[in-house]
Amino acid sequence: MGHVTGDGTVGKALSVLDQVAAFGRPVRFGELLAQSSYPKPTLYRFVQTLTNQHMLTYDPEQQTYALGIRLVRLAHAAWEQSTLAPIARPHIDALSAAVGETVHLAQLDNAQVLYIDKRNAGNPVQMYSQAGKVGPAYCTGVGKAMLAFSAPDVADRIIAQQSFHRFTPQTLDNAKALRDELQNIRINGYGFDREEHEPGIICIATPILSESGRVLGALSVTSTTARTNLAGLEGYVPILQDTATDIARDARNWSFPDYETKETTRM
Amino acid sequence: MGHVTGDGTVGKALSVLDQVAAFGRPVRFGELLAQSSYPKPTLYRFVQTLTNQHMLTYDPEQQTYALGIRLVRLAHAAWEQSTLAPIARPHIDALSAAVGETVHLAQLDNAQVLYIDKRNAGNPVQMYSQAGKVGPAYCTGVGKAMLAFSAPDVADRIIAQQSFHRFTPQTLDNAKALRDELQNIRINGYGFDREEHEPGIICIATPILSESGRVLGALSVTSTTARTNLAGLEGYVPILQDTATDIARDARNWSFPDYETKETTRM
DNA sequence: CAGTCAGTTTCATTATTTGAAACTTTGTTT
DNA sequence: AAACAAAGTTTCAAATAATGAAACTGACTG
Repeated sequence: MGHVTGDGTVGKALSVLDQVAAFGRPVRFGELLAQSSYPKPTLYRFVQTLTNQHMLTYDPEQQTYALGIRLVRLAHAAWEQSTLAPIARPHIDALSAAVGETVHLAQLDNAQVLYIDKRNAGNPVQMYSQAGKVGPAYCTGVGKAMLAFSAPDVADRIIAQQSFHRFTPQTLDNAKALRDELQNIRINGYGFDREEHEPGIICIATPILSESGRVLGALSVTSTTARTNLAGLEGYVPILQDTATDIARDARNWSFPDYETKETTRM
Repeated sequence: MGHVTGDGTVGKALSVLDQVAAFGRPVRFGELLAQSSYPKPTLYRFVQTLTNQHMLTYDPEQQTYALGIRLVRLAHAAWEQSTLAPIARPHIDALSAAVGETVHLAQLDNAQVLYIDKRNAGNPVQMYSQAGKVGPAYCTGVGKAMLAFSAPDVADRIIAQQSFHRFTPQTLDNAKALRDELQNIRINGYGFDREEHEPGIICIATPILSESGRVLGALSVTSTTARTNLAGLEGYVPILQDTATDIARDARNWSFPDYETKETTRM
């Protein structure tokens, strides 16, 4: 089920949030109960507590619970504090303008790809809609790019958690095929999505690596087979890699340079 | 401090998230401890648990904690499930295109205004950056519009919680002034922000009301004194109100019409 | 190398969570 | 309208988990 549901009461309560999120719509208490491993009063109290805490909202009319508005507020802070998004923003703007295609910025979350930002060249506005979305690691350009440059033990763990659902005939549907692909990506420094997730959708992706070689995230340019092909996308490699390098540099020169100065005041 | 920190362990742990969010940057354990009302080992275990749960992330290099990536994922679901944003999106697109100014969609969160979506007519992309942000209720157009049409007891409670900081000379800096203003807004059906929050920034706002008159949110068109004036903004009232009505209608025709059909399967 | 400080672990005490059962409320059927 | 059923809520003793004073570790400092 992904998370470590073993951190006492807090962990259990938080797992209810995932449960509600999984429904994708407001849910009744009974629906949660039917799926839950907790007894009725326990689940009931969790839901109450979370509602008090504005992590869930209750609609008295429909008698349903949905994820609460406090999450939106916290996530805004999370997005600014601990993702590459604020740093990457100007670079992605420039990249998107230069290539005239959809650009994605992603990070790894557990064993999944989490999209952090997006620029849609065609129709300008549309963003929150995508930021926050998750996707599979084994059949997206960004996912494979990040996996390829992850530490072997991390990569192994993540690969072991993939479901290898065959979305299209091109999907790499087993660990062996994926590992071979990752080897290629390591050699080239970039990877493709060859309609592996959705028919007609192709992309090229590069990892964003710190100076020490740690994977910070990944960047991709997406297009359709109607508009271009893999060779066409390959032309974007230089600008993609430059953008990735720029983002990594900014991420480094950040990390609070005046930290020492400020905190040395030793209360 | 806003939240009801009294829901046992879960409530206490969640309050740590707000604490981290308030810093607005990665924090060290000691910094949290200095501000915390919890003893060292207690806070330590909260932070550990939250990190295990991916509600916080730990940077071993800097030895800092920041809000975790799981929040971004959950918030995406929250935003789609329990805000007006997905319903309002097409209407806001149209409104923004029609008026050529910045449009905000907001809801009340506790006693604050929470911006749920934004369309920036000038520079097209920029959104997640704003969605999730909070602002004061007593000196924003959307805040006053929502307050004016809230139930008296709710409004009283919210007004009591306002800080009435005087951002500009125009800021309504006491409850009496605010109540008079709300009365006007109730009569007109819309309200202004007369540079009350930021000099040079003006806006016009209308509430989004359900058929039964409940406040669902608010909508505003923002501009600058350099480009227009209050009379100019007033010209947007019809389209603003039409948009608000349209959103309310869609919000109603939604609420899962096939709920009965689907759930009546009576396990 | 003693001293200080930030972070971590221990463990007996204490308070909270837990869940079976009983109860209330709401809506449905006869 | 009474009887019934389903969904949601409360109770309370037992079981468990949270608590925090104190002691410990390790890293940096002078």
